[in-house]
Amino acid sequence: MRALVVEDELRIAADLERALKAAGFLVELVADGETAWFRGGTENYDLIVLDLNLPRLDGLTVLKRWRAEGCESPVLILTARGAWTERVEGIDAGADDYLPKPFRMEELIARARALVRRAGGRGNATQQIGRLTVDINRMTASIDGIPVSVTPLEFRLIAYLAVNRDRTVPPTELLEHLYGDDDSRELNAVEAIITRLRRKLGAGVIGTRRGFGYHLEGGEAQMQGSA
Amino acid sequence: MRALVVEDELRIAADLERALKAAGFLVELVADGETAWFRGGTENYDLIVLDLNLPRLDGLTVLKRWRAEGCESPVLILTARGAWTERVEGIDAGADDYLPKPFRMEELIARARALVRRAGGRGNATQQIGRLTVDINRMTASIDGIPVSVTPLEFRLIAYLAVNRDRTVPPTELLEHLYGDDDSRELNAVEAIITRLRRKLGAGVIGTRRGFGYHLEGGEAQMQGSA
DNA sequence: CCCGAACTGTCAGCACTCTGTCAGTTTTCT
DNA sequence: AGAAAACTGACAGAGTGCTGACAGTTCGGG
Repeated sequence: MRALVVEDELRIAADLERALKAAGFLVELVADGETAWFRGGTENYDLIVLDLNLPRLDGLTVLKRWRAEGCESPVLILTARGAWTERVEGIDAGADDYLPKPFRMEELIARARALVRRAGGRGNATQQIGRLTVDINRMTASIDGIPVSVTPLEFRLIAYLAVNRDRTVPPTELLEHLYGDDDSRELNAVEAIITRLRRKLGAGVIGTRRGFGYHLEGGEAQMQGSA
Repeated sequence: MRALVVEDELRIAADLERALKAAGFLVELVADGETAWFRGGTENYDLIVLDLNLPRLDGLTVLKRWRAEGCESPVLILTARGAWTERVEGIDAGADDYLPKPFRMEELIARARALVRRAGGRGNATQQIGRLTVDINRMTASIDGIPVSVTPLEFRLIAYLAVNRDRTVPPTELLEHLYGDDDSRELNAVEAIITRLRRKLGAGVIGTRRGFGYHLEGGEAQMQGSA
């Protein structure tokens, strides 16, 4: 899961980064509205945490522009305490949730997860796809109920496939979601992780549609003949 | 275990701090309602002791706001003697227990411990996780029934893992619960304590999920290959 | 008041795991 | 058959976690 954090207070930004990372997100930090607009409009995030009070370009404006441009990433707004107007305006502008400052990290993480799940169309933290079970909270994967030990990167990949179980995910998209805008990696890196995952999970879990990408068998995305 | 004490009478606050520290808590003091609201809403405590009669912001209001914000820490209220209304209101507002002033420190400690245990989903003062037994009341740990002498900090760590036996706890979270908001410590401090604990408890008690965190073997969180 | 013991954080070095790349192979499609 | 796409085993650099040594602090006893 890839997250963009737009926050100019360094202290809070660092806390957010730490907590989201621990929750399994790939975090990218941005400190001003103009950069935020650019990044959110260009890149593809699973979650955006947006502080409204920003230098250079107001957070609400940024959000409105994103939505106007067709960006559909779930946005979690951070508002100053008791700023009702901000809240209402934020939701008008297309925010999916808001959290008044100060807040507790656990709550932010909980809401972040809820947003990601909702965006994926599923309400549950643990997902069953065929023989595979993925638990986003515990960051574990199991086959037929037997836990499989996966590394952090492997888990990010399998979790992403689980959230997108209803479609085939192109390897370029996986690359982007695993490494963010750090494009120093070859496409083959994804293939390597897939291979390692297959070795651990067994055959018949991750399917390939040549020319399109990967998907989970037992999800709603695989083809007739490709099983 | 991390505790927040909200009390404006200095004398009592000091007594509370001393007693709770002796009982193995990491104590943070706050003297007025507004600060209390902020801290309780932001940080994550295993226990909150709340005096109702506070400057700046009434204790009941603080409690209600915490609950509204999703704070689930167990709260122990201190009320003036015979103030029945306060008691009822407090429980309505989401308090978990109350104690009329004046009270005996022993009683407060006993109730505090009970609350922490209950919050961990278990009513028992002593917990069994695999070969390990942790006794919250007596601050002792044993392996196969044989007592192991642990230092205060070591106990805080093992107790936290015991309460969170169903998941893998990231080292950053341990750092937070061991030292509170004093972030002057390196992550390596946690690793050092883990090493010392392992030397005392023997192998196969504290497990590592590289890249994720630590957990107790025999809890409900460990993986297949990592045993 | 001084001494020693216990406790705890930091440092530095070590070992192991993780992960990206390369190169060579296999599979699939035309 | 040929080309493109995907797979996989091997390798190496980077990163993470572990541990022994050391030093500052605290606390209790003499």
